[in-house]
Amino acid sequence: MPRAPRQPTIIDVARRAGYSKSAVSLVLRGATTVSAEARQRVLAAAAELGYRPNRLARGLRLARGQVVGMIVQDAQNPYFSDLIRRVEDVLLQHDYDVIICETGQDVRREEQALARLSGRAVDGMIVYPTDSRRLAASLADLQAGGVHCVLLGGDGVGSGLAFDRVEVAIHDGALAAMEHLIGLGHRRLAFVAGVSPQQPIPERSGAFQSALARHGMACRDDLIVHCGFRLQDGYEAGRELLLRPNRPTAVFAVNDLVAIGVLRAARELGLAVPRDLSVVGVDDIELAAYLNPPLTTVAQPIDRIAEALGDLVLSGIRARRDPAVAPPAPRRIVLPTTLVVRGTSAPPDGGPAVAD
Amino acid sequence: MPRAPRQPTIIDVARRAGYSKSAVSLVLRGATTVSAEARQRVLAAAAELGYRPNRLARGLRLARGQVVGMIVQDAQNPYFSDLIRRVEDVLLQHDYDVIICETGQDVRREEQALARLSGRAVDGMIVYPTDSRRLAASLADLQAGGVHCVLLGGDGVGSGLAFDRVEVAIHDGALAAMEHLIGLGHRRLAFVAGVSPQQPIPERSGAFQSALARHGMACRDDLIVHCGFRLQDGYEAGRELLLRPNRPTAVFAVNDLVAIGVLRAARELGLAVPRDLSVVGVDDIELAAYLNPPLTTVAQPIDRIAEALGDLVLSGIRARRDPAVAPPAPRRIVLPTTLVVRGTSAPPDGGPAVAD
DNA sequence: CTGTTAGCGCGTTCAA
DNA sequence: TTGAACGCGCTAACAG
Repeated sequence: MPRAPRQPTIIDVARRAGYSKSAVSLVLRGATTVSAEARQRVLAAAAELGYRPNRLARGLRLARGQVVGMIVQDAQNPYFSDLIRRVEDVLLQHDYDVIICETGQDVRREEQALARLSGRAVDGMIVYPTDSRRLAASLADLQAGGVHCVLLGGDGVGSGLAFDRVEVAIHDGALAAMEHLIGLGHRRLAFVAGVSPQQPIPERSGAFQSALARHGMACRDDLIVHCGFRLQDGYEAGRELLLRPNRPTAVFAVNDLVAIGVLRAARELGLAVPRDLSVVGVDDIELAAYLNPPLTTVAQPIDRIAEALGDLVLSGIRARRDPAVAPPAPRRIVLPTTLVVRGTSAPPDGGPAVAD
Repeated sequence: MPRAPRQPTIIDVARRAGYSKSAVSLVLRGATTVSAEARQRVLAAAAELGYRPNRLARGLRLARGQVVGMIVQDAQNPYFSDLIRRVEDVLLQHDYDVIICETGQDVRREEQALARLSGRAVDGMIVYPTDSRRLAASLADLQAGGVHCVLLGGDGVGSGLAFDRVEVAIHDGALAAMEHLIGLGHRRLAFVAGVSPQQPIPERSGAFQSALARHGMACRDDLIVHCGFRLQDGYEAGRELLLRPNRPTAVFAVNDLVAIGVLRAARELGLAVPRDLSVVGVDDIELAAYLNPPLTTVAQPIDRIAEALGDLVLSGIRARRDPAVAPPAPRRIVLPTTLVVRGTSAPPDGGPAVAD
């Protein structure tokens, strides 16, 4: 029966190298106050033993676990899973692990996730909040405790709060999408929105409404159908919407998954896209270009978002470590969206196209 | 300038409750050797202070971090992201966090991930290995060190190795898919496979080949196109395949993403599906039913897989904690697949359908 | 039976 | 270059 071979510790390395464990620690942390000889022998000993630092011990001492928490609403949405992967890439290069917390749109689960992660002494936190204002107090506590928090969201996310943030200019993109549809000649447009009137997606619904207003169209309440953010939600909302007597000729969906759900509903009801119905989504997940027909959508620059998030978190963590002078003012990075016109948008029902 | 409010520790709770920190620890761990009164007061104090145990300290002492590592090849594949989410659900209920490591199909990155996670003192590990035999030694070390490892894969994954495992009967499903296509009358079939001949997906390529053989068809090398596992890969492989002079009438794809890539290639080349080309995938990601036409595919029971993985890991961790008598023999759970016939498979080119 | 004291796990850091 | 203290929670041994 083989004895469980305990991981070698700093003490094993010290013994083997013939130095104290302090010396080993200094060498491994790259201190310049050690002799070349000591460095050599310690490094050699560590390599021979296959030494790996115990991150729990290190984290306990430093009160930081080399972990970044990431809180998102739906890790299955390809937009988020793509984003997560890219953020992980960045952080992994700096030796941070990432723990993902999925929350649905449930503020309680967000709070729980924060609490849970704080028990792990996370160094930083990236949050896509359902309602940043409601989460503000908990986040502020966390940040006061030395956890650097970064918010991600649409226009104005966390405005007025003292956190770094990455804002995506969804409003612009949504507006462009609506202008695109209206420019094609659509006059009966609907918005398939997330969740409920109580949890608005203001960038998107606001753009929908102001686009209608700008063109002198009324935004009746029934033109906004609330549902979740997932395929099934879009499907159900789409059925409801398209079975109405005076169904819309164009649908702006809160994200690509919902758009795909609407497309399925249309297909099953015998509506041809884009002839009988135009659909525009938001996100530009990789899959959008693979659909039949390929999806017109408002693209988010996922790679740049991930990069920005990584930079903000890392530099924030670094700043906390060296409290140079003052705590730096919260930074704000705004990233643009672009409308990608593909195959799900066209003039309504053979009507004349208007120059776009 | 608000002082960073240190997290309350067990000592703070002890002081407030008027007991020693040992007493607090005992109460919080549910020991029965404490008076009801002590329990009351400790619990009350903990609640008032908002005490949360420091998992680093706990982990350091117990040499276990309350973390499970999960190693997958492509966390963006909806199959995996769905699986990950469900596994996380199960483990979170038992207070384990999950750290995901994505490895592409790179064995080196798998090794690195194992090393990295072992530095976090993971309790358990779930691995979808590229090549279980090549990873066997590292995994065995880890397991000897007290980390319970569970393998996930197609038929025969990790056979001969001393790990718990969840096998999905992909071979059966793939065979059913091939019989389905052949039964429809297809005689020119191709397999769009993952990666390279050096890293086979034996359950799938084996099924492809034996189905052909059973029906007296030769499996020429050029009927197997190797590519990755992603949308883009399927798209490129599809273009290559469908531009051949004697293109196949049916394609069996290694997974749904690749199938979707092939579908796009077909569409762009002016081929109608399923009239000109039948396509079958593997996984049955949620999106499959939403495609136009909806995708025929070999469904994996993701919920049951996740449940099985969770059970195996948790019970393995528990067993390690109470080394009752013997280390339990590795367990093996085999889960079935089902062919889901949807809209991307039909008789070739108006040819007669054969009873299926 | 109830509660406390003391020491440990491992890496970091400061005084010597 | 090193010894010793420290971070926080767990637990064996022990006292009341």
